Amino acid sequence: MSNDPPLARRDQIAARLADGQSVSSATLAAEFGMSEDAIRRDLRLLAAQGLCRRVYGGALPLQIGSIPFDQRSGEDRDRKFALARRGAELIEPGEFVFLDNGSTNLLIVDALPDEIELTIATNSLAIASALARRPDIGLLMVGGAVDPLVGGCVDAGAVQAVAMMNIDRCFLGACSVSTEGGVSAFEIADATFKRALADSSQRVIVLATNEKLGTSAPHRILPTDRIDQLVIEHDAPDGPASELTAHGAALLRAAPAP
Amino acid sequence: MSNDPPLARRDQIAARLADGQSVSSATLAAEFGMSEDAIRRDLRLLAAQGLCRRVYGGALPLQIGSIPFDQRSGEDRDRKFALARRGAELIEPGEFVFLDNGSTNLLIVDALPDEIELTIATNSLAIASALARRPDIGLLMVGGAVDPLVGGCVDAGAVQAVAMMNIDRCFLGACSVSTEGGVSAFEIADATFKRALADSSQRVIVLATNEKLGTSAPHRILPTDRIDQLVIEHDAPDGPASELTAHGAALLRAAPAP
DNA sequence: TTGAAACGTGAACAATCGTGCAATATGGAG
DNA sequence: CTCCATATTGCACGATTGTTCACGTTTCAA
Repeated sequence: MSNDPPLARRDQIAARLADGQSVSSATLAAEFGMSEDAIRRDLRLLAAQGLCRRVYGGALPLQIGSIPFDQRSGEDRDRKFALARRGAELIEPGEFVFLDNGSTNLLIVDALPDEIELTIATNSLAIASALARRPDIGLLMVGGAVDPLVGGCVDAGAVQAVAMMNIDRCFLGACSVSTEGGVSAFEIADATFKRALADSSQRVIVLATNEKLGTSAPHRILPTDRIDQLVIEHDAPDGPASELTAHGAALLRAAPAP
Repeated sequence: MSNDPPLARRDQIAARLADGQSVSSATLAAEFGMSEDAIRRDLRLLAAQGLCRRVYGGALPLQIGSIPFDQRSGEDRDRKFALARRGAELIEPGEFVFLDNGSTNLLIVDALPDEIELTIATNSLAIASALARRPDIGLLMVGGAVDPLVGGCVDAGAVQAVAMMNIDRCFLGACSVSTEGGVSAFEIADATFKRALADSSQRVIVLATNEKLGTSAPHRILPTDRIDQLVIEHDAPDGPASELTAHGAALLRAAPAP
């Protein structure tokens, strides 16, 4: 029982910090049965390693540099996270899931429940990086030339790679969704990739924020009736929504952000 | 109990570690009826095999969740950065460079001068993420199943992908470097990949910190004379260093950290 | 402004570490 | 069977690291 080496403490503190929790010297001292001096020295050491920020009374996790893309936008993030959570609920244990490029899809990673036992493939560097710390999830990276605008691989090699996959459920990153334009993207290579991805997938899910709804981008990927589940925000405008329903799309409203 | 051969004890300890438990030297010594010295030796051995992480008072299981890259940002970082800077100086504009997995190689990204106009390929998610922000560098991601211990792709697909590349200069991530053991790695898949990588490369560079020098890991990648440039720390011990030179390795000492 | 709590530093002390050495198995070759 | 190489162990030593305590300083809040 007392199998913990004395310095496991330091790692436990680091783990909490990495998890986003803030810690106080007094609490930790009581918890580990050490003097506050020892704890303070630990915190100072961790701070020196850049793992936390030292404050009066304890330490705060510091997470500024670790977010690669536009995840830091506050309000946007909450709205997108609501979509991501609704999308994550659709996933069933044991499935082979593909997460396409996109900031909303990136948030699905955070929305996945613990220990879900999945295999996930992606062509997005940000998504793969976020998934790499999940031991319960098998991760498959689709390689190729990295498109700097997209932040992932969408070249011919990537298309070929997804063509060989039997995907249960793919989350297609859409730039725009409308009845006339279907699901569309800004870049042609990106669109080509997404088309191949949808062709390899049993079920296609699209998470669409309000500003994507009812707009068109240059390159068409799919007609809307090829979407198996289109997840929209709780306050999505009724106009485009009912129009999409009329064209055979299965709409799903996300719960409002808490 | 005390009838067990030493190997059985090591296996038992390794099993606990693999199960996620942390162990303390004192407890284990009492439990097996051995002196702490013997236990410490076991732990040191297991740590050298990459099965656990040694801490003051015992050992911790090395978890997949604890990303090795973020955490190595302390004093280690400065020493590794000195190596990385020396390595980056070897790169010439216009080259096709491969950065293999490894925390030291990750720091090469930070050490690259601005607007250098390179094409870089990598199989490491961390390195690719770091490179994605550099508009002056063309980025090629080698895909495949992501090995959670390695943090990158080293499967058959990745081997096949590098076999098709004509690489000018590759930075091989080494777990150990010694005259008898050559360049070696902890995992067999990782070693196989690195071997294929070296075969596709004109020049092979290895950055070796002091603790890697003179040690051996289970899976051999290359003899040391296949290394074109072996970069070591400014204060690398002379024993292993001169021995390596005698075996045909081209040594290069990094400048001390400022 | 003032008091209490938290802080950093340095010294004393305890635990742990690594290494060299000698003693004791174990196992194969002659 | 003997001999030798190898592996493993316990012990002693100096070196390193962690812990606590004491003391003076800084920070926070009233």
